[in-house]
Amino acid sequence: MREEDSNWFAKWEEELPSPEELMPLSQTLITPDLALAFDIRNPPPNHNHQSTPPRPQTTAHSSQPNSSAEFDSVELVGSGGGGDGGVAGAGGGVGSDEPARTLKRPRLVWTPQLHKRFVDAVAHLGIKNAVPKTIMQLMSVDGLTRENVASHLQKYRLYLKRMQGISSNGSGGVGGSNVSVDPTDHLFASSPVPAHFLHPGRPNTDHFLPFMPVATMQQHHQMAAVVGSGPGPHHHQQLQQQFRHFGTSPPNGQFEHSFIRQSQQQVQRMGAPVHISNGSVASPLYVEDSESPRVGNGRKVLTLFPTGDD
DNA sequence: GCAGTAATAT
DNA sequence: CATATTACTG
Repeated sequence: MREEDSNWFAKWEEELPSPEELMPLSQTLITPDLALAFDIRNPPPNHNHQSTPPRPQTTAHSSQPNSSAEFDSVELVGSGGGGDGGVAGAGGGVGSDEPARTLKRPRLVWTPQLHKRFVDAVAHLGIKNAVPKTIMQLMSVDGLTRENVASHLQKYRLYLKRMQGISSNGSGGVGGSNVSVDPTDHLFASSPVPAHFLHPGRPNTDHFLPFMPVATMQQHHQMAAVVGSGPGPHHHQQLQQQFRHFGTSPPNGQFEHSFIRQSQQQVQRMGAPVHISNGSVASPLYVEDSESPRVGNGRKVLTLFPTGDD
């Protein structure tokens, strides 16, 4: 009888989760081979010319506090259509690359995993604090820019609004005899919606949610894959990776280990009680979109998310 | 400057 | 088609 459970999110709303305090969003390390394959190229002994800033981060003045070690790296494949897989053979051979000044960031591919992190961040931030910048910081996905999140957030909000209109319809409308499931929901449909995201000032109409276990998330390494567009056969692949040291001495010398979140069973219940009245297929599971984001037009998409666990 | 949205571009 | 980008507004 603790209303706290019900209002746990209320606390979030009132309390501002300091980015510094944010717990290390779980993310395991990338397998060494993977990391090596991608780009853990030891920088050449040559002096790094400052003329070519390795991190043209859009949000430059984003002083990232020592927020744990984050290895989340968005994999940005150069816009060359990724002639090769990029995964293979990198081994440092590609090392010598001079980032052109006019390098644009390739498209970011929102994988279900990445999106899940996004949703989790939003859920934990609360609707009020769920602003692009905060979300981006909470996600701590390296390479993610505010624009990325903003753009996605825009779409996500539209999706939520659409969802609120229909509550008896699960996203996994695989039955076929379903009314309007926008094909654009595919991405969003693969991630469990925390069950709120509705209007905060709205009285609970019919919310039956046993519990919201979405308190902690455990995920493996996150990588956002970016695909290049264009029939360009071979192009430089730009792999951007950034890792932070977590063992750096804290500014105050005061560093305490946060509570290590245990791998709590993530029993996620579908927010929408899929009520199948007909004898149709009632599979409340999320659509397993194992299909790679294929694009029909000679566009190569590299979707590498070995994170099978969701 | 940042956030929200719609329209548009790639 | 999924994102990115832009223009406009608050």
